[in-house]
Amino acid sequence: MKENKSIGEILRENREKKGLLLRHVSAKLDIDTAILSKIERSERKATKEQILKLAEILDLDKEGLLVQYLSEKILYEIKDEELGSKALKVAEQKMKYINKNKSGN
Amino acid sequence: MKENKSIGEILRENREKKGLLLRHVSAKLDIDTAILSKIERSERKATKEQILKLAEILDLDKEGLLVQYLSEKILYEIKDEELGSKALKVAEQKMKYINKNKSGN
DNA sequence: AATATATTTGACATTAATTGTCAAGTTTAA
DNA sequence: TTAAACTTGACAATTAATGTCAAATATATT
Repeated sequence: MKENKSIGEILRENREKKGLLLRHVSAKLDIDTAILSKIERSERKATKEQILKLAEILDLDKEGLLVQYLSEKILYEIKDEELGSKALKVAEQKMKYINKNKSGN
Repeated sequence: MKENKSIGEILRENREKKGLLLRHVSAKLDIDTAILSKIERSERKATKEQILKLAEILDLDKEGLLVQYLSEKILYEIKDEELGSKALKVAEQKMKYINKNKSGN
């Protein structure tokens, strides 16, 4: 079994599991089927709003799907970068620092 | 002492340490001083090319500066997101997975 | 205080990236 | 073999990023 699915794969699997056609889902999203097709094959990125709607339409956990979506957006930023891994680690450090110093003050 | 400097702060500090004016550095970058001023105050993002040039102009470590730059870009993507921290962790996991499965095959 | 120089600000122009449509092509399955 | 679902690629529209310019403000010097 595939342990690391792209958000596109998740969307397609769950759409098919529900027996929905591109046409059905894209109508609800108010976009052309072509885009949804591309999103499912990772040829295009969805917008945050589309992800949230898709979670509703396909009965998926919103938070979970959003985390997947954001993580792909992050990786997209560094996909061609030698130093991507280092940058990610530093980003996490900074994130910790930010969270530490932002409570009630 | 400040333990977590923004790239803008680093750039300004080092420019001033060298006794350079915005005008001097922005000329080398071939942009208006206004932009450099904004970059140094984190009001605008630099481009990757500008960062690399700045490292040369200010005698800073290229890799180090680039990592800082990329990490800020990453954080920028999730700055308004509740789930930012989770997304970062998931991105790191995916990154590991990618690196694992990309060696010589 | 007046002036000169450096920096900042904000309105706006240009360019580049993202998001979308459409129509024709391909695949899948009756 | 034809009908429906999906894919592809050229292009249009929209939005975001990057830049200029001129005026405003701050900082220094005389």
